[in-house]
Amino acid sequence: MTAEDATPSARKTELLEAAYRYVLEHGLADLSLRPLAAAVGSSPRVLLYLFGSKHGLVRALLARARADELDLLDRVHDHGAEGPGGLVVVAGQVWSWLAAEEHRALLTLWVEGYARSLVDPDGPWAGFARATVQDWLAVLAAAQPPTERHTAAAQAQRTAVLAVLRGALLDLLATGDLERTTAAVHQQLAALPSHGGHRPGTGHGQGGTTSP
Amino acid sequence: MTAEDATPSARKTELLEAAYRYVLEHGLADLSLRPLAAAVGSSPRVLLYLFGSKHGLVRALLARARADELDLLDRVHDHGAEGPGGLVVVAGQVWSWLAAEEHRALLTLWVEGYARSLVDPDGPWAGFARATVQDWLAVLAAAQPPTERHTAAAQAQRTAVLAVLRGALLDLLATGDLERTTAAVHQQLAALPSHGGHRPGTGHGQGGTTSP
DNA sequence: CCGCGACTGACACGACTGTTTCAGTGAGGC
DNA sequence: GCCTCACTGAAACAGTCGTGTCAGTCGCGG
Repeated sequence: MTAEDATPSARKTELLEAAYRYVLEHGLADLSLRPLAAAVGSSPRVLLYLFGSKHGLVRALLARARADELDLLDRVHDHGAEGPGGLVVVAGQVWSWLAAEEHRALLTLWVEGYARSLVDPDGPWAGFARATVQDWLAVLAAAQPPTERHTAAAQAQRTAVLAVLRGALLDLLATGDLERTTAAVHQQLAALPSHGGHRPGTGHGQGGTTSP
Repeated sequence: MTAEDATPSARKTELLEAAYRYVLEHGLADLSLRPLAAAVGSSPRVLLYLFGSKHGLVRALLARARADELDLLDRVHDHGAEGPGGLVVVAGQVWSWLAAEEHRALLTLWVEGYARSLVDPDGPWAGFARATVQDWLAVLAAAQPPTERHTAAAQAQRTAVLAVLRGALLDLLATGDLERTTAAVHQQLAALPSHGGHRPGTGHGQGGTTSP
């Protein structure tokens, strides 16, 4: 059995967590079983036993990374104000999470998985890119007024917000220029065609504190 | 000699071109000399002789891809109108290029190189991400009024435009949804805080013809 | 003709890949 | 005591990787 149950064994989750930390540092692209096993205090034999194959291991790691991401999305979803301007507030919260120093490794991993999933749709990362687009769009949609979130304009709007966030993220990951990218995001969010004419202040996230 | 002269031999450019086409199809991540050599009608021995090492080959391929990109940027730079609204016009032109079906492979390769350059700053792709950010920002800056392009607001603005373009590109590459992403880009460009109050029409690029 | 430089083929080297085979551990339930 | 089951170690498998070695084939200028 490949031990892919709904209730993974304690050892399996323990090793997955260690492997996840390892991958956050070293990336997925040239992941190799022997160095990984050595780093997490195990052996290739055990990893293969627990995850069935390297394919399975990578899928588990990707799922683990996505769990971190979905965790943020859920938290935003709870705190997220609906109604006009809600989209801007949520986007601002998301950006302050994306911009946080301690999430760089995760987000770099995210970009890596995204790229691989574009190039090689048969690998373990198959569908990863498309899945995350939908995840994020869904959260942004939840921040829009329920009465109009189904319109084409609202769809274009959340697509645009997602684009700004991810484009700025790419920039930030490459240059590390937090100030410039944050200014760009805030400027673009402030310029959003807000249907209710309700302009939220741009200063709320400048300092970078995530929680209220 | 590694044949890294300013005037590469005919055979070298010929093989580079063939390898470039191969890489556009198969990606850079798991590029291997033997399959590549077989595909381009050569041998690993020759590739190594001409490019010195795999490292050199990949660098040459990345430079080749960047040349394609800079080609676009130069063309846009020539046609680009300066003054207020020029940024929007240029961004619209760039998007219609990015969105074109025949550039998908190149842009996927671009994302791949970008991701690798983030993860592993010592590989052949070192500095690739940072370099492309600067390339694009420079072109967008050239489309801004010379008197104000040095201001922080102008910098934030072109950073924002770049973010929209690249974020929408990520979305497009993953979902293939040309309509939604294009609508988002046009909407976001139209919403730009245009300093002259000069709103350019959004309809000019809707059909998607690049050249005038 | 001769030699020189660009290019190429065949092959082997050592290192590394994911995966398998065989042989065990040790703890918990009967 | 014993049996089962989750887990583990050592070693080997067949394969691919980038690279190096030795040799050879062209065309072209002297």
